Amino acid sequence: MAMRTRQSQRRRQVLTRERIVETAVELLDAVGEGALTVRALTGRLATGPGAIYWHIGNMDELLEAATDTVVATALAPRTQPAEAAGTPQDEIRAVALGLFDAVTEHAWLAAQLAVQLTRKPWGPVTLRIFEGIGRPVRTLGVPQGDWFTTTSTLVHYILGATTQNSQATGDGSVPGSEADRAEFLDTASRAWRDLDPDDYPFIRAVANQMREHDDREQFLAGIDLVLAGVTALHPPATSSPADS
Amino acid sequence: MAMRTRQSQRRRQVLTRERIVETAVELLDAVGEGALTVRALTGRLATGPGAIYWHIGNMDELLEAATDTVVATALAPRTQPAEAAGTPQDEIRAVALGLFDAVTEHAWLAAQLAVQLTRKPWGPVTLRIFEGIGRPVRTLGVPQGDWFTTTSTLVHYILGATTQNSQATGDGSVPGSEADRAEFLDTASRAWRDLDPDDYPFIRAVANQMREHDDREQFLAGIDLVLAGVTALHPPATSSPADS
DNA sequence: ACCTGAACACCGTTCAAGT
DNA sequence: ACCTGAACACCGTTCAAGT
Repeated sequence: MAMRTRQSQRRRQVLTRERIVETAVELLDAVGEGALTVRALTGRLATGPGAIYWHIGNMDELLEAATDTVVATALAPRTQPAEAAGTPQDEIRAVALGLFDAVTEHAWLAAQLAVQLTRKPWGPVTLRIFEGIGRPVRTLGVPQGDWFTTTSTLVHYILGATTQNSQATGDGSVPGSEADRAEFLDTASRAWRDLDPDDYPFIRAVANQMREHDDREQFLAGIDLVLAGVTALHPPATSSPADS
Repeated sequence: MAMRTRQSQRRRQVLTRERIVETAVELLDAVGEGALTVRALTGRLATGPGAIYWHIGNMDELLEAATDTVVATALAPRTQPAEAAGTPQDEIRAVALGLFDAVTEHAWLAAQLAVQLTRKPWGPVTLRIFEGIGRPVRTLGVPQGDWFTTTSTLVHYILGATTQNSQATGDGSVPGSEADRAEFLDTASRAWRDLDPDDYPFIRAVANQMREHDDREQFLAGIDLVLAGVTALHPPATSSPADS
């Protein structure tokens, strides 16, 4: 048989790494993290485990690839536009919100971001987010020596906040409606009021705020808090003196 | 260390939930997260799986309990002293460093904090940390309506930063020496310089800082950045008039 | 080169049975 | 009440064999 032409082959869809990752994301979105198994994958793709392992090294690598593609998509619109939207602050908020929304849309993403953060702190996922935040930080008036610290603080906050604000379900199942979310917060808030006043005076004091708070709004408030710190430590005064 | 008679034949040590959790922490510290299995537990405790499951509901619950006890220990000295150490800022830094050091000491803790954060965002672990940070926040001069947001921002940052700064090993194994850490950072820094300049201009620009940065120092710098933001948004001045 | 599918070595969890 | 230990239903991963 003659050598097969490289691309123009249409026939039965070939099994590619890309297609496996894509299917993994679908599976994660549809059934939750616990349901992503090689057997579920082989079922959807109509193959055997050997075929999967021919294209991907192992399950962890697949999870990382799935996370990375979703993060890349979430951040993509930010990296392209030739003209910036507005101030660097706006750009930072936009990147942060892109991640926030992605976590809302993909219930499994929060846990995976956390996993990637701890297990592969400088893997592609973290790198991508770092770059997305760091780029506008450069034009924020911060001396170059503080770029890393400033970006790091923002990234840490963003990842910490997005992971907690996710639609957590306890197990790896798929999250419920917004009403469920409200009920969840209500239950939590009520539980807080029953805590021992000696052990948890603060929690009890903020139980009400907790129930009424808007995740997205508060997420942005946190960003602004950090940005206010940046401005305070590095006043945007005209032509800052010796950065030395 | 005081080696207690592990397998005292005379009086059979009773199996308690406490002892199981304790053994789980030992196992996690010694061999890493991947090694905590019910079979390893039954081996160390000289029982069968049924005995374990009589005391704990399941593996996740055990992991949560192990995490909670370690966090409780890390934060305990802070909650006890009748006389406060110093300023609320100092107190916040102390709590944050307590967690930072605990993560350094227990290599598995970072990943577990992240898991608890996402899977049980208002479970005992998060609650404990929230209380530890929130208490000094009250005396920071922040109006009560902003307590929750302020504390939330600090907690998010702290958890995000501690989890990333942990001695990650990729898999769930136990981390190596400090030299390994240095080599790890060096390798990462070198890899950064090889990135595509078009895709990752920022990362490349900070590659050097990354290699030379001190985790603990930078962690504190981030705390101070957030605290500076708090001060900026809520000036400690004697009831400053309307700023907005 | 790419895929098949049986097989292996685990794993968490259950439960009838013992004390 | 507390514990035993065999058994069940999974899981990720491998590999000789096919095309």
